Amino acid sequence: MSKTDHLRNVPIFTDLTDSDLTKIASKMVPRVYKKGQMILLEESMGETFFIITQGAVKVTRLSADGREVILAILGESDFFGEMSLLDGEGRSANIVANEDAKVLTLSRNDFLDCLESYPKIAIALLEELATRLRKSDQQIESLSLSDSEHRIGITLIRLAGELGTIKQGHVTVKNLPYQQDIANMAGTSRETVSRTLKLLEDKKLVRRENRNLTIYNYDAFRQAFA
Amino acid sequence: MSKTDHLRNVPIFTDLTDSDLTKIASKMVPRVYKKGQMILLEESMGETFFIITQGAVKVTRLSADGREVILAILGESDFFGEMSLLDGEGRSANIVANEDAKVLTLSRNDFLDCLESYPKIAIALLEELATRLRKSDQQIESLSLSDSEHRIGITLIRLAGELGTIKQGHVTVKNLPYQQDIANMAGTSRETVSRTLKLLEDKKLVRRENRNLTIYNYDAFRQAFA
DNA sequence: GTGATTCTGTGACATTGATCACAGCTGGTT
DNA sequence: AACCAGCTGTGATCAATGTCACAGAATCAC
Repeated sequence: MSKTDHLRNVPIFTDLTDSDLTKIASKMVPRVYKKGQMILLEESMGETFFIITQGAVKVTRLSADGREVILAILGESDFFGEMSLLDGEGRSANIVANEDAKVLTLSRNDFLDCLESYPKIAIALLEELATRLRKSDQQIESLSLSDSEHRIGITLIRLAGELGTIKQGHVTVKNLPYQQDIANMAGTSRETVSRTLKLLEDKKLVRRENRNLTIYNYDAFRQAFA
Repeated sequence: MSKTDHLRNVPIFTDLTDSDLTKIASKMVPRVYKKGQMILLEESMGETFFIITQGAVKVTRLSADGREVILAILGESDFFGEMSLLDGEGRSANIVANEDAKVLTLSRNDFLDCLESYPKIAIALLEELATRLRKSDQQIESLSLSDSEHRIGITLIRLAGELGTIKQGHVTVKNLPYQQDIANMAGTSRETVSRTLKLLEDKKLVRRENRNLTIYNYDAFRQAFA
């Protein structure tokens, strides 16, 4: 697939003409990362905008004592790096390749030029940030109000939305992240995730097989936890 | 103060010329709200953009069983309502006047026109959303990792940033919100806030007098909790 | 295939902080 | 001034869940 083809799938570029896309694509530089490799380090200054063309990355924050919070897992056609380009602050999160990943990068200047030249990109980006803010707000609510079972349920919904495939009402997440990662997304401990997954299985809400998890009735599941 | 004067103080409008400001101001309609009055209801469709010219509002989410999470307290020159204008989803939060408040409102269409006509507004708005997203991420981290003392400390820092005045290294927040509101911001209970405030006072980190709270050494306090 | 590493399940225990209950304040109203 | 509503302080209790410890399973590397 060509660079231009990849860009077409990215929500913030969908409104552009082919020739504009090609122009932007020509400025983008591809890079590849191995699983586990650090892509962006917290605190460093942001100078680059990234679009994922293959694989997945996790967005994390680390506390002083080394514990990790996973803010999001991003996959194909998602983008990152825009935050510190926009407000000029240092980065607020680390990005690590969660599997082998390929990305396209755009320099700070080219990115800001894009925004100036194509107001539609700016507006599409506003939409995207609004959506992310909305998700963050939900996350804050659930961390504030819910018990661990609900938080883990909500985390499974997030994962299903990002990584799952729907088939006649039930969703399967292939290659479920490790329990430790789920714990770091849900703001709980690894052991609690282990016990809760078993509980959800006992309640016949989900099934596990190897590294895959199936939510039997996705709508009902969301109803129950969101 | 005229409408135009108010707009000049709003970050997203600072780059505009006086004549542009006046043009926008002419489309804005003022409204007033009494303390405690609901300004926007969750779930309703967003059709209006608001700028606060006087007073303060709180942005909340309510759980099914009636518990409240306070996502932010906004004051003069802050704005709200943009989220569902941008992504077309229903609102995700309630807005309540926290004190008597005056606002200027802009209709959905006029707001979107602004974005199209003045790319600078769109870019400034992107900055603002990036900043808010950053704060949300910090909030998620602190809810995930910190104990209640730290979460309350961080909440006090937020309040100091939004409502406080600095004087030779110590910050005073006049008219500290009620403990219940602090609890709803920090994701803890009212009683825990009461005990923790006393604890912080015993540690000589803060002082309380009437409804005011002083953080003795703001930098050290942030160091300790952020 | 064998060993090493990493992930997962599970019991026991300790701790945090939510909840309940109620008394004491404070500030606004008549 | 007296009252009332709503805020705050504080003890007692208890459930949820984090932490520790370790065994068993899965996966990886050679």
